[in-house]
Amino acid sequence: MSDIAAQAGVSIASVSRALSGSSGVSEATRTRIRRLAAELNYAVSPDAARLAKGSRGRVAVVTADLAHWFYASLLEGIMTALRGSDLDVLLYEVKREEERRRFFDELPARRQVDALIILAFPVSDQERLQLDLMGVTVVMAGGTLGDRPHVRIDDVEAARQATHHLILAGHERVALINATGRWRLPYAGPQDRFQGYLGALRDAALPGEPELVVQAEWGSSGGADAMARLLSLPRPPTAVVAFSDEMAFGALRTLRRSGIAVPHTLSLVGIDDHEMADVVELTTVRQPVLELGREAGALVYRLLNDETVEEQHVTLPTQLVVRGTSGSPRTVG
Amino acid sequence: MSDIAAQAGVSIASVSRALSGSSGVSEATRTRIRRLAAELNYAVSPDAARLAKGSRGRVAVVTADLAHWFYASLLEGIMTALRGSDLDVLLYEVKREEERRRFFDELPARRQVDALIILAFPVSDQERLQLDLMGVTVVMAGGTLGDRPHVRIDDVEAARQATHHLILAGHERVALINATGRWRLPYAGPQDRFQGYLGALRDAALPGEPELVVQAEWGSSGGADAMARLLSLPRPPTAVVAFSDEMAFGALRTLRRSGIAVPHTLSLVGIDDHEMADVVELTTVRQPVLELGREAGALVYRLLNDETVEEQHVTLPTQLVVRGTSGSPRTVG
DNA sequence: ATCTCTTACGTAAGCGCTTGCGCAACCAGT
DNA sequence: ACTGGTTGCGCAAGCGCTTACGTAAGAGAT
Repeated sequence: MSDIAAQAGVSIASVSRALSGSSGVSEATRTRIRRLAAELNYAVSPDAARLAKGSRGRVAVVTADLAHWFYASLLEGIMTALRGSDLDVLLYEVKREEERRRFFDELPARRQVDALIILAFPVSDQERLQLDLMGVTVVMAGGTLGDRPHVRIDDVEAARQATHHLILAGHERVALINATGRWRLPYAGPQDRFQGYLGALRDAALPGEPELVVQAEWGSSGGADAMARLLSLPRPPTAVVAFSDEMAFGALRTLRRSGIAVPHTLSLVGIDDHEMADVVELTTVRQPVLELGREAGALVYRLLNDETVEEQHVTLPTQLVVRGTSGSPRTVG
Repeated sequence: MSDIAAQAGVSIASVSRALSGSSGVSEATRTRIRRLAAELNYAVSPDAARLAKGSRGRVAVVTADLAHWFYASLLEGIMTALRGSDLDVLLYEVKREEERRRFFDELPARRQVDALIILAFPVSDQERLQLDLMGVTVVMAGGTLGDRPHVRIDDVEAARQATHHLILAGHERVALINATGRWRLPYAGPQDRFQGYLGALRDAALPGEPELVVQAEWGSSGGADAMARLLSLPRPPTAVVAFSDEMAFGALRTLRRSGIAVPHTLSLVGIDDHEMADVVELTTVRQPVLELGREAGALVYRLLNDETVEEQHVTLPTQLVVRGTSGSPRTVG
C-alpha cells in the first residue's frame, strides 16, 4: 500500500480511503489510485484490514456432514448466495458429538468470524449459551434454533403431504419409516414428520397402527432394514412413506430383491427430491434445499449489513412430486 | 493478551511465547500462563497473529461444484484430513468459466491463504502462471496440474478395468458413453477414459467401432440420452461402460423405460462407486474419492509444514466392484 | 476583503499479535 | 574467583492496514 501511495504521490491514508470506498478523497485521486492499484496488481490485505477495523467479512458454515446430498446442496445454496458478496466462507465439520462440543468450546478462538451458519444439527442449551456469549450472528439452515434466525421447511406438513397422497390414492395401511437421530440430542425432524404422518391419518379418520411405524438409522441401508421389517409383518402395509429419499432408496432395494412390484403391490413415497429420485422414479415430497441454502446465505448477508430484516424466520414450501413409485392399492381379488 | 500478561505478572511477549509454544519461557511460566488463558477463556486472535507473522494456517479449497457426490466427497475427505490440524479451510466455488477467470485474477486479494486445493477442474496456462506468481502451495485433487503436487486415480486404468470386465464376460460389442467436458479447456478425464477403453479392446484384439462411442453431457440425463442413441443403432451393443456412475444411472433409466433386461440383454458398468451404485446394484469401478480428498488434505499439510514430502504425486488404485448390472451376453438363439 | 463552511488530504495512533535483540541471572568449567 | 555459555524474560519495532483529528485551501456569503 505504501508503494501505491508513493507512486501516486499521496499518503497511505488516501490510498486506503480510495480503495475502501470511504469518503474523504476526490473522485480524481480515487480513480487515479484505483487505476494504479489495478496496474500494480495490488489488493489490500484482508488480515490487516480486519485487524484494524475489528473483523468483518467472514462467515463460518458448520456442518455435521458434507458428503451427503442434503448438506452438500445446502452448502451449495449458501455459496451461491454469498458469491459476489465480500464475504468469505470458512468451513467447519463436526462429525461426532464430542467434536461438536469442542467446536463450541473453541468458538472464542474462532473469533475471526462475524456470523455462523449451522447446517441442520441440534444444539444443546449450553451451546446456545456459548453462542450468546460470543455475540456472533447465527443462522440455522434446515431446522430451528430457539428464536434465532432460521431457514427451513415445515416438516409436519411435508410428511402430511406424503401421507395424504397415499391415502388419497386409496391406501388404508400406510406405514412410516422414520429416522432415528444420529445425535443424542432430540432433533425436531423425525418427530415433526411423525406428527405430520399421524395428522394425515387422523384427518382421514384412519387408525394409527403402531406396528406400521418403524425406526431405522438414517441412510439407505437403514431404509432397507426398515422395509424388510415391514414386509415381515403379518399384515404388511400397502404403502409406506419414508423419512427421506435416501431411506426410500434403501427400501426400494429391499422391495426389488423381494420381488415386490412397485407400485402395484406396494407404494412408496419419500421426502426430499434427491437428485436420484428422478432417476429411480421415486414419488416424493420436494424440499427446496438449494433455495434453503440460498435464503440462509442471503439472510446472514442482510443481518451482517444490518439491512432491516423484516422476517428472520423463513419457511419454504414443500411440494408433492408424483413419479412412478406410488399408485392405488391393488384391489385384492 | 495484555490482560493475561498483567494477571500473570509477565510481559505480553512471554504470553505470546507461552501460548504459541515457542521456546524462551520456562515450563513453569508456560503452564501458569496457559492455565490462566484457559480460565479467562482467552485465545489469540488469528488475524493479528497472521498479520504479525505473515500469514499461516489457512488453505483455500476451490471447486466448480459442490452439490455433487464427487466434489462433496473430495471436500469431505479434505476436511477429515485437516480437522484437528490448525489449518482453517476457506471455501470458494467457481461455477462458470468466467468466474474461474475472475477468481484467478483476484487471487492476490485472497492472499490470505497459504495453500490452494483445486478440486478437479482444468486450469489454463495463463492461470497456471498466475499461481506461480502468487507463490502459494497448490495441490490438485482429482486430476493433474503440470508437475505440481496432485492426488488422483489413473483414469486410463479405470476405464480399462471396466471394459476388460465386460470383455472377459464374453462381450464383443462394448460401447462407451463418454462425457463431454463442461469446460472449454480440455480436461484429461474423458480422454484418458477413452484411451483406457480403447486399450482394453486392443488387448482383446477387438475392433474399435466408432459408432459405439457416444458423447453426452456429464450427468444422468446425459447418460440417458446417450443410451437412447446406442439403442437406436442398427446393431446395438451388448454391453456399455459409462464415463461415470451418474451417467450410468441415467442409462439405466433409459433401459428400464425401454424394457430392456439388465444384465440379461445388456450389461452396464460405471466408474465411481457412487453412494447410490450399491442401491441400484450397479457394477462399477470404484474410485476412492474420500481417500483422494484425505490424501490431498494430508499433502498440503505436509507441504505447509515443510515436512519432507517424498512423493508429491499420488495415484490411488481403482477397483472393480461387480454387482448386478453386468453379466455374460445372452447367447442369441 | 473578511469570515465561515466544506472538502481533500496528511499525521499518527492504534488494532493484537510475533520476534530479534539485549540484559540479568545462573550454571559449569578451570 | 573468573570466564564463557545457557536460559528466562522484557523491550520495542514492526506486520499492513483504518480512522479520529488536524490543517490548508477553496467556495460561498456578507
